[in-house]
Amino acid sequence: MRKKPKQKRSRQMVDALIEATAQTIIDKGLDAVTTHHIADAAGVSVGSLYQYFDGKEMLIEALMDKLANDIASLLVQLPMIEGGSLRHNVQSIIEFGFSVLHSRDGLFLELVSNWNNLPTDKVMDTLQQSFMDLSRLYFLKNYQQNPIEDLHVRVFIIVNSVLFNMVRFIGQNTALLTQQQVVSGMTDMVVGYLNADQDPHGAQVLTP
Amino acid sequence: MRKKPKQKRSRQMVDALIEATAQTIIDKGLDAVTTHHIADAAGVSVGSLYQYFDGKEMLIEALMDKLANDIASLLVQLPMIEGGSLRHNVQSIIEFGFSVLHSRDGLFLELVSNWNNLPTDKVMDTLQQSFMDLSRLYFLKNYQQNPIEDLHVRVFIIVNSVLFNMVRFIGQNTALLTQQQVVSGMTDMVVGYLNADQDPHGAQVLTP
Amino acid sequence: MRKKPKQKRSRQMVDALIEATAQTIIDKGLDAVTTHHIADAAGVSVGSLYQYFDGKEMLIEALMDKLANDIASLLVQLPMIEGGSLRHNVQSIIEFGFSVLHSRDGLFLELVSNWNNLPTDKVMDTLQQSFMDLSRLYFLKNYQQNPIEDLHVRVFIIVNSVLFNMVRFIGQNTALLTQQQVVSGMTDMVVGYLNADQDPHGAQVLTP
Amino acid sequence: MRKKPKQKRSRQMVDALIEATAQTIIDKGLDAVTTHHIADAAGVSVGSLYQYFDGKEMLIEALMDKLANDIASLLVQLPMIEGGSLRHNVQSIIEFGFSVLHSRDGLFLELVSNWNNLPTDKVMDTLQQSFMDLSRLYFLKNYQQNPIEDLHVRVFIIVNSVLFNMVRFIGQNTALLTQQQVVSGMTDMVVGYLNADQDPHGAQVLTP
DNA sequence: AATGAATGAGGTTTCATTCAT
DNA sequence: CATGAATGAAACCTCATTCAT
Repeated sequence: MRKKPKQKRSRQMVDALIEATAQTIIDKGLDAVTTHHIADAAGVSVGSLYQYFDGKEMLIEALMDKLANDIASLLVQLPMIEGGSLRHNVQSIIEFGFSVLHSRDGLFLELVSNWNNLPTDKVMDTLQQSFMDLSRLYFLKNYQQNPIEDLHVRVFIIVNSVLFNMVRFIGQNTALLTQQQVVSGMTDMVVGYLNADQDPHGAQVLTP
Repeated sequence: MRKKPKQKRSRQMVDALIEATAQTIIDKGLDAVTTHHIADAAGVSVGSLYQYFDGKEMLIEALMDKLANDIASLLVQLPMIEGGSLRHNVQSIIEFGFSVLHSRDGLFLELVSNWNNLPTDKVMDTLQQSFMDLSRLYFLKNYQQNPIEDLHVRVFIIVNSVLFNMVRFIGQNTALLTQQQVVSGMTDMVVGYLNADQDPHGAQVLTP
Repeated sequence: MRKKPKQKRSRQMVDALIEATAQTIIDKGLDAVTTHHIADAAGVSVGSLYQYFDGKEMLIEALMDKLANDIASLLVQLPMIEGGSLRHNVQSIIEFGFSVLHSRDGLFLELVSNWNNLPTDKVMDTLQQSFMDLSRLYFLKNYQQNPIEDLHVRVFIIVNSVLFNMVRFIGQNTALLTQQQVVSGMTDMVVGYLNADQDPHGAQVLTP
Repeated sequence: MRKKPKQKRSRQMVDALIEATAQTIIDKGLDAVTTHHIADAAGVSVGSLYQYFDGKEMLIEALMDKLANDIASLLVQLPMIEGGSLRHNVQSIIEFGFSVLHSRDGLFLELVSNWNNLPTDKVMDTLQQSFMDLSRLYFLKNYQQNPIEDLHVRVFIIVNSVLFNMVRFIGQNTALLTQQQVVSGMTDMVVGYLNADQDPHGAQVLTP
């Protein structure tokens, strides 16, 4: 960001531009956003855009920052049922995830779908971090046992798995799968994995 | 494809163009691919490119087709250890997956990373189909029992999970995770899920 | 034309190419003809096309030549009613003109519409010449009087007038005018003009 | 037009572009006009061109609009001699027509020659409309009689006839005809036609 | 003779970014 | 500060023509 908005008007403009970026992404898709579209949507001139942001990239980055914060706040408020089973809680979170991806007219969906072309991994990182905290808390509360050592690995894997499956499912237009099936399947997988013994090579009753 | 290559020279050209597309994707990334780059890399003129392909999209599609076939052939040859444990086989496949993603100077990595911008889902679809076949075969051989009903859901979820985790891991340059950890974690998760009772809430009694 | 077709096969090819040119003009419009279209339509290769013609221009020129001849032969056969009134004969010719413009799926219409971009004026010239002959003959037969001196001027003016009006009328899609009205109007005009005193400044009963 | 010019500078630019279009048509002919030529001629970049016009077509259309207006204003100022004979006035108009076609280095000539490839019929329509008004006025003033019913047909025919004859004559480089002859001939024809009884077969009694 | 593969100049259009007003 | 006019590199695609086979 070129200039720190110190005045009220400036902060409004910065916000308007970020919001306009979001709207433009929703309307035209990430690939089709142009600085002109954003400026138009924000009701300002391109010149002003460049006075506050170094370019398109920076704007998207700013948007991602904001969204990351939004998500983080949402996640900490996630109604985790105290006495609920792990399965129940996991399923709630996954369903929450779907609702987030559908929210804002698909803004998150579009962003996650294009995660690779985004200037930062902020959203992903935030998600991961939030879930990490969430999980740590959960296990601490409910198991009061020695913390799972490789929790960060599990969270990494779970977050990525759930996220990509949701995106792939939504993006897919075949009727071969229902959301109910996907939610249920992922819940099974995640719960199983979270419950799995830490020692990956320990007692394996599961081998054929 | 616009024209069917009737002469030997033209078949070579078609191949050269597809190969050049691959190389350009490797060199510059999918987004930076242009018809000129491809033509240059193939050592031919743009005009020639357009004699055989309707444009960039079609070239990428052709490349994907070819790669999908390549992968399919590789997968059927996957050394599935007959007497090996499910865990062992799953781990082998995941490791094989990593090696594929690293092969061809990251071509597959780049393509899977950008799956969303690709003209076809052929590679993903092929992967899913191949794994579906593979899994069906495996369970048939090793369990000779009633087939898993929701196998297609599980395969969908597993393929997506494993794929995206690999891509994310490779694309990530933090040293917080080792490939060994990710492989191991995913193996745990996948094996657990494959063994999970079909009735999502029942007990795990699937072992032979 | 590059080569004079001495062999039967060659003459067939030349004919096929000219005919293909006509068909392509009909199908795509004069502006959209390409050598490839023509060669395709003729069922030969571009290479062959260039063996017999110096390029697109020459092909169109050849087509025009052929059409000019066709028209000329048609015109000399025009059923001029011996005892018919001038008005009747003129109207017949105009109606004949309309039918020609509509013939061959609008080939003539397309050509006359684009007369300005054509390599030769052959068709126009032929038309003019044919009508000149026709008129001369008519006046000789029916009036046996001193020939109209400025006949070539009148024919020039009449041919152009009638031709362009027909083209404009056909190209127009408003329902403001009927073909019957245009034919009738042009007949009036032409007959009046042909009958007009030769001395343009002579007895003018017509002034207001 | 894409953008409405809000600043003074941009209005100048729009004008410069339209003027450059005219100049390019004069210099290279309608077919050879390219966006780059126009931009070069206007002394601006292609980008600027596209900020105000959707492309070549729109520019030509804008030019035609402007010319149509110019012509319309010229025509209403046409010095119609009050007491003059119809013949005299017709001849004046035709001569005026020739001078217009020769004006602006042949711009009109080029445009009318290519009427078929132009994006709009505006010029032709304007011409027709203007002459329609002119004629109606003339007959009203001078004959104060029942208006000629099929006036629109006559005007259509006359405008087309005169226009095309002028274009053809100018485009022709044979010395077989003099402009004087063509003017005179067309005048005869037009006057005769305008005076012709409405009943196409009756006697000519229209004179006052 | 016939083929059709190969060429590449030339046309259209877009868009991130700058800078005079 | 804010504006939006101006830029021009860079992408896409076509088609007349040549030439090796």
